[in-house]
Amino acid sequence: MKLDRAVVVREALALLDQVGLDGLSLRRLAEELGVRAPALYRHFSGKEDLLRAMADSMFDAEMGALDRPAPGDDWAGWLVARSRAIRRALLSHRDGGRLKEHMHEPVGQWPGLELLLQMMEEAGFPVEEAMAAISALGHQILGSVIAQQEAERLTEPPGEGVHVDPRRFPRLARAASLRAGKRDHDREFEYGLQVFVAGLRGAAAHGGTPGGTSGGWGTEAAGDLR
Amino acid sequence: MKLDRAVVVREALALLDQVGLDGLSLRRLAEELGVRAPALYRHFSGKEDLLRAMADSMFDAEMGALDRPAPGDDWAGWLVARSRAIRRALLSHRDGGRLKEHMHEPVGQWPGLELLLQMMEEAGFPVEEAMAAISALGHQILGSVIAQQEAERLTEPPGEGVHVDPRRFPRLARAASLRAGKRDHDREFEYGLQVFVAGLRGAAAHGGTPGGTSGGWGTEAAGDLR
DNA sequence: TCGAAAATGTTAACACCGTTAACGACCGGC
DNA sequence: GCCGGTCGTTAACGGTGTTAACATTTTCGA
Repeated sequence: MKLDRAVVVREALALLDQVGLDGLSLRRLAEELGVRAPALYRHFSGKEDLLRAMADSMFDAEMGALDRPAPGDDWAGWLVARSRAIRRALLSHRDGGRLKEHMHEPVGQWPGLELLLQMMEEAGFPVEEAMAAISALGHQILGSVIAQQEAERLTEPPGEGVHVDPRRFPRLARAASLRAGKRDHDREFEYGLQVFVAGLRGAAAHGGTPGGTSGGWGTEAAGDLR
Repeated sequence: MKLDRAVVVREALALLDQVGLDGLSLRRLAEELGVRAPALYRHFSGKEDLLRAMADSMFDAEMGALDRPAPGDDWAGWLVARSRAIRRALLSHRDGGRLKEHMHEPVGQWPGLELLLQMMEEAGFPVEEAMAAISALGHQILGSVIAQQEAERLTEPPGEGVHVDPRRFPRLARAASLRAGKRDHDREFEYGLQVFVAGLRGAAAHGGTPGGTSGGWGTEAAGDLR
């Protein structure tokens, strides 16, 4: 049974989908490969190395051909497309959000990132603010995926959800009842994504700084990076 | 040596700051308390119970008196204040972001949440969209803290950072060099926060839906929750 | 072709982990 | 006084990542 970094990673991701990140042990993975645990150390320096390879593989698989915008896309359209792809990548495996914390710097995405920065710069963003915006959107994606997969981990343990007294918290109760049936994470994420790029579009008109003075955009002037 | 749920949690949070979440073991914590590990099971049903209590404590400490907006604040101002407080709570302890994943439903925050939903509803948001916006902002906070604390965990391991060829990626190199010296996570977060609430303010004018038609807000109409 | 060397698996063991069971010391109330 | 509950103890179980020493297979050049 000849092993190989690639086949180990593939089997590890398959096992991850079955048992989750906490259930993924080297002995269990070795068994799945018809091998003993120390054999894995011939191909990986340790578990951390394996997890990093898994995260890289998961990411590359979904982000492969996204190094340039689709024809006709402006910076915002491309930003949205990239965001959806990143989220898809993180959702492509169980506990993918937590797995990402072990990932390398996404070097393979640099050409695309550079081009995106250029487009945003031409749209009026200082580089620092464009980078901050991209980071913030990435954080929104990561947090959303982590929360979603954490919710999936707890598939109604005792009594199908917490009760909210609709007398005291009518709006909260309504929102909770909506997500009780079947919470649509896709829709929620899409809404947050659109809100963010809408804010970004507004900022583009003011040299990258949100909260400008025209158009009822609010009053306080904080938030720009200098 | 009389133990107590509160003193255990307090000592556990102190130990967390020293050794990190991965280094926090029941045996180590017991030693710090001058006690053996199984003694902890008199006060907690298991490690998960302890982590939950730690997360709750960390959160309550910083979010205590934030159940109503400051006088004169509108929904957006209060949303910003709450967001900053949540972020402060997660940053108040090492690995606080990862610790939050073990937290209970923050029941103590319900009155404040209900009131916030009411204010946003009066500002023109359907309840579902207000809830989605609050969630998205929460995700942005969580993701940002996790990324920041993950970066703090890797305090320049080998050679003080990855090199970016400024020939091929001039903008990326500039952005990377800026964060090489001392990345200002506070500033970056604040920028993302302002972008999001700016988008939200714009959405309020269109019944909660971003991407409206007036004011150069962009063209595609997706993103509303119905 | 054949033997040395590299590659790749094995078993045994170490230190640590969360958790449980059985036991003992303390301590307030009838 | 004793008696039951509270709270800590020791010993142990099965699990983890990891290392060392050994065995086996594969590769490849003299």
